[in-house]
Amino acid sequence: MQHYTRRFQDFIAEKRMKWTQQREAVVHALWTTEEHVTCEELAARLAAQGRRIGLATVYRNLRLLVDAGLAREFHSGGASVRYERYIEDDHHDHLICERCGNTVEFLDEKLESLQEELARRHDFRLTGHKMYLYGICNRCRSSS
Amino acid sequence: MQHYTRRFQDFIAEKRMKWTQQREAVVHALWTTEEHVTCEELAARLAAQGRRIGLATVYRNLRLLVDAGLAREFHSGGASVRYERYIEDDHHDHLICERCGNTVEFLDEKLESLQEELARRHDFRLTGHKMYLYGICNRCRSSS
DNA sequence: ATCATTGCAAAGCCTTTGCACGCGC
DNA sequence: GCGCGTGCAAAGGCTTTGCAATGAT
Repeated sequence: MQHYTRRFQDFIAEKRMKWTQQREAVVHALWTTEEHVTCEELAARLAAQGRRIGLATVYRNLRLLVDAGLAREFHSGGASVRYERYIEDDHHDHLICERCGNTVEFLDEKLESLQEELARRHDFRLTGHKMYLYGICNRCRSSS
Repeated sequence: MQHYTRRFQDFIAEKRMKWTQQREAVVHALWTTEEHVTCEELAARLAAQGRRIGLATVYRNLRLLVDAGLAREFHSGGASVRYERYIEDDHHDHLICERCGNTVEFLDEKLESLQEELARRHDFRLTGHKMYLYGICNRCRSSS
């Protein structure tokens, strides 16, 4: 069994929900797709494979996949939301206070996806990145 | 006259469009608002000031303001798009090819706004940032 | 057997569009 | 006066929801 199927099953089990053929089909369809797809496109792809699944079900399960950390959403300004399979990693970026030097590490999936979009726009295949945000933290602002 | 009004007027004139009371009201309302607003919120704000302006007109003019470089859009996942006044600057980020060292400088308003959002989330007042994306450029990919 | 999930269709929301009227040029 | 811009209402498109039937445990 594919690792993504297993992870989705675990997530479903943990939430005391039920594992269905549709859920298996949706996670498989998303994870065997390279591009960012809309719900409708994914449903069409499934239909083409003979897996006719209601659009509402696709919507519902893509949302679940996002919750499970197996998909990510893009609201890029187009008409509909797009989804992509997502592999979590432990990468993080930095937010540094210029006054006290305190550093916050954070991970933001919107940032990650935007970076990928930017690289794609310039025809680069992304291999890594570094980002540092500089500012004044809350505590330093109130004590001045 | 406020600089934003002037810039919007210039933009409108350049496009050979017409300057209207509504356009003036919308640019003023957006530029005297700190938060990110939806079209509906902005229309409500205008109505509260006695400037009753059709929702469609607000939509149309906010889009114009984005084109004019005086506003920016946020598709942050919520129900509706939010707008914020925007001051362009010449800041840019970097995309670097790990193989040939070629560097592309770019500026992306979605990235800028996301960075602001991240800083806000951690209660920082943003003063600056550095971002470097690393990847393999198109030319290096095809010549290997 | 029980209760979550599905599928369909209907409803909901945000946004855009069509069109008559009015205003800027 | 001409034509663009506005306002209203209607249409449009994506997403969610209600509900009866189905399927999983």
